[in-house]
Amino acid sequence: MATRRAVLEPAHRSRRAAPALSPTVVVGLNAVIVAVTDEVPRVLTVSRTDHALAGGGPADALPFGPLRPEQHRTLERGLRSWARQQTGIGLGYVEQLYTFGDRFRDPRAGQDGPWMISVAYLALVREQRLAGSSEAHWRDWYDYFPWEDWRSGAPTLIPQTIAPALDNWLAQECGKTDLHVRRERRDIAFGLHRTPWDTERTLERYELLYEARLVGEAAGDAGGSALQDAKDLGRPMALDHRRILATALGRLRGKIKYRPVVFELLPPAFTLWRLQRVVEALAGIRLHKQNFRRLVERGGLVEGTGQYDEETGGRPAELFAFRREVLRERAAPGVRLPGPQARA
Amino acid sequence: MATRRAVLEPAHRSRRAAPALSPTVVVGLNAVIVAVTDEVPRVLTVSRTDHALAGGGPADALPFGPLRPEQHRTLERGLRSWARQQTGIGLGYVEQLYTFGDRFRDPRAGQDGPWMISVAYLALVREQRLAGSSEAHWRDWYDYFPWEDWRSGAPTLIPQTIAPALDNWLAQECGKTDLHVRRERRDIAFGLHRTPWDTERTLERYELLYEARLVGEAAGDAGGSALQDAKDLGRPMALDHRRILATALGRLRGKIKYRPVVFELLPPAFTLWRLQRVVEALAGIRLHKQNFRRLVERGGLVEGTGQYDEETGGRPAELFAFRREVLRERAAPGVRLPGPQARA
DNA sequence: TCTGATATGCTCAATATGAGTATAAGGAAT
DNA sequence: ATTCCTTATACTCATATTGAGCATATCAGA
Repeated sequence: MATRRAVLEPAHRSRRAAPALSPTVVVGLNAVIVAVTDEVPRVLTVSRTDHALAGGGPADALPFGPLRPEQHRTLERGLRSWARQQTGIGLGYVEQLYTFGDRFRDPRAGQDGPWMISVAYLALVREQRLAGSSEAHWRDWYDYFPWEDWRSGAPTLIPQTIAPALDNWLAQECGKTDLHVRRERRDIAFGLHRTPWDTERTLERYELLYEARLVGEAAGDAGGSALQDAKDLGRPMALDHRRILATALGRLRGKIKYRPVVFELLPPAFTLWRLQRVVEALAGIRLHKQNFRRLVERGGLVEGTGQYDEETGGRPAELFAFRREVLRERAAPGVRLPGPQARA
Repeated sequence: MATRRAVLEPAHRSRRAAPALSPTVVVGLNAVIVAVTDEVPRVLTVSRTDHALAGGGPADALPFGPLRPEQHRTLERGLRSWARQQTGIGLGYVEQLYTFGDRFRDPRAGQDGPWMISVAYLALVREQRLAGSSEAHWRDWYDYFPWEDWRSGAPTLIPQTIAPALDNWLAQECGKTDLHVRRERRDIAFGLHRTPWDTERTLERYELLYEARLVGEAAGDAGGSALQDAKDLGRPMALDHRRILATALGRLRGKIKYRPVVFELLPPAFTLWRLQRVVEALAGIRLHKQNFRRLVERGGLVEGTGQYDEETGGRPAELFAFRREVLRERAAPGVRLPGPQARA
């Protein structure tokens, strides 16, 4: 389970007295809106000035909206409503992700500003043009987490940069009693020392890098980056949005294995190869093509439509569609990821 | 994904004007604290007067506490703090469950009271005496969800009461275009019409019963119970707490399959049979004994301690312990439930 | 020592998985 | 038309994993 940490000052007293049951708390909603085009998984971001971030310039942020209980009967409806207004996108599949409570406080509000809670949602859409505010962009998910993409083999970033930096960090912490625990945590998270790579541990990895101050967001906390060459890992985001994004990635990677959510990202008819590329893009690994086909076809997840895609360059590929009946037949229908393909 | 519904009056305007970003929202924390003794999974409840419930008497409720951001740096710390004060129990494993936002408003606050959001957590503990407030009780989980316990075969409640009542409900809704969708939803949820029983769909089942007004909590919504004999299904709880409980049960049932969380409910050393009984109690099904042993032993989840429990009545059983190294070796270590045992 | 428990070991068929090899059906170059 | 390149799809086979039993071990008590 996610271990949460305090990110700002410890004590924080003497505020306007609040009634016993209602401390001064502001609740907001964040959305991680995901689409996949071709080989790349994308997330929708907006620009936002973040005074906490080193440099203070505008940073990528997740779409954010206030909770308006007087207007929307449920959190999810509220989310759908402002998401449509802000981005012009109608959300399809939506699921609640996590509620983040120990947030960076909003710097605009100052140290005494209200405590911020945000309920984050994960939404899956088929990619579409962006209407509405032009502040919004689709960005490659792996810009933020370059170490998560294993589709062309293990990223050199891990042995070359991350592993030594984490070693360094551990060395500095020497003497602490929990050194052994941390070392194990590091190995498990990053698949070091003959531990297998677990695609779902995205949050653990990000939090570890944060603690070791290897990502830009951690700079404000205690001194600058811990990396020698001052080049932080991955593209930073505003506030704790990258943590939210890491949570979303891990959740999605887990979910495709036992619920047929991939199809939310695809058109109604698709080739098996396209389906596979989407799964690979999300999971960040390559799969064995023939076995993947066997898996989804014999698993009853898809059915042929009899139509063919002529654009493949070789033999035309049959177009398949999601087979809804599978929901009745199998308890946990999803793309149970077989082991990754050796190398690309 | 959970489909949330509005439970109270639709429109709700003209409140004291709130600043743009901070509507009047109260945030609370709920805890589902679970333990398993012998064959029964238990949840910690407190008594609470619920004016919304038919009869208006005291009802079971989940432990509840306010969010005190000025005191606790994270939501989870706040939770642990008041849980210890209220129940005398120190929580071990804690994980965030879900944030419920379209709640019954607190009846004491009246219709114009503040909007209520509650962040629910799941906590696993080894059973212990209750200190502190004597309002707290350990209750059998299946008192609230009798249809979820399949350990002695399919509950007769389902074919005898639930299925006909749901049929009834569907019949009344006839003409609606989504009749087919609802029928499918019912079949999938309750394993009707040769659909397999999915232990994890606890929330779907509860919500379906709620919509069909077969549980006590739904009575306030629109007329009385829909059951002829006026006997609602399962023991009711205050507000939407039973919905939270259903969420917790489903989550826990899912989680034991791929994370070694069962061990949080057991002492450090245990017999395999005891481990199996705990898993069965949570999953609500019986398992094949020899295969279960093979699963956990060869899966590297446990290791023998060399000590034996002489209290078994027959041949003494070896005491086993959780094997932490499995976290390194396998990506998703858990008790992957094999198919259920035919019948008890 | 026999019986009734329970624990633990072992077998075996059925199925699923990992990793290939083989064949089919297009387009483009010759 | 033939050859070659490309991608799709079909089939094979050794190796795990699973579902279901039967068999044996080790205790308590009659």
